Amino acid sequence: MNIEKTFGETIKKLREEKFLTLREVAESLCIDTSMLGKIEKNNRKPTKAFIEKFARLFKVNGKDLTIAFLSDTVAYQVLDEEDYASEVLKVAEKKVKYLKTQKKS
Amino acid sequence: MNIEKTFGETIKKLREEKFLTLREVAESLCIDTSMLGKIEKNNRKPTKAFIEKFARLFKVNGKDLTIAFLSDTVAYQVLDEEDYASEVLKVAEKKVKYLKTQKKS
DNA sequence: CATCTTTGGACAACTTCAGTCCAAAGGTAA
DNA sequence: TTACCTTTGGACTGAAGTTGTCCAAAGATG
Repeated sequence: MNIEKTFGETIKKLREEKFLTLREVAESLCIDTSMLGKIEKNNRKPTKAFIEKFARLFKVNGKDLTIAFLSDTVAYQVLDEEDYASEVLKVAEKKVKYLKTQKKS
Repeated sequence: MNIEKTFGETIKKLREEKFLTLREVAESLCIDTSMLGKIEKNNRKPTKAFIEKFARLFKVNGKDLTIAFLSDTVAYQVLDEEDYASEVLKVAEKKVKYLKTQKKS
C-alpha cells in the first residue's frame, strides 16, 4: 500500500485498475455514487463499515486500508494545526506506548 | 515537560506547585473557574488563546505546552480508534515528511 | 458550623459532519 | 450536434458533538 497516497487516491486507484465506474462500485457497496466520489476526493470520511466492505470487494487487507485512512486523518490534522507536526507525532507515540503499558497493569 | 502526563495533569501540576486555586488562576486568565477545572480534567479542550495565556502566566514555553496538548489529542484519538495505534502514527509520520517535501516544491 | 475549593450535571448556542438529491460539467461515440 | 453515461460539486437537512456558562453538590479546612 502506497504511503504517499491519500486514502481517497488509494481507493480510486483500486477502482480504476479494475476499470469500474463510481456508479458500479457504489452500487456494490450500497452507497450513493456522489458519496463514493467524495470519499475518493477526501471530502467525506469513510465509515468503518465502508472500509470493511470496500476491502472485501477489492480483496485487499482491511487492516492496511484502515491504517491508510487513520494515518491520513492524523497526518493532515497535525499538518494544518501547527508547524510542530513531527514533534507532536513523536510525543504522541511515546504517550501511546506509555498508555499501553499502563493499560496492562 | 513530562511526557507521561496528560495536558490536564501538566497544567494542574504547574498550578499546584505555586499553591494557587482554580479560582485564582481562572481569574487571571479571565475564564470560568469550572472551565479551568474541566480543562485540567481533560473534559474540555483548551483554545490556542488559553494555552498562550497560560504559558505566559506560568512562564513556561508555549511551544512545549502546545505540543503537550496536541500530542494528547492525537494519542487518545488513535488509542481508542483501533489497536493499530503505533502503526498509524508511524505511517502518519512518513506522510507528514512526504507532504512537507511536497510543499516546498 | 461557616467558608472556600473542587467537581460535575444540565443546558442553550453553536459548529461540524454525514448522507442525499440534484444539476452542471466532462467524455465519448454515433 | 445529439444522446448518453460518468464525474464533480453545490445546497440542504438532520444528527452528533462541542463549547462555555450557571448552578448545586461534595470535599476540605479551620
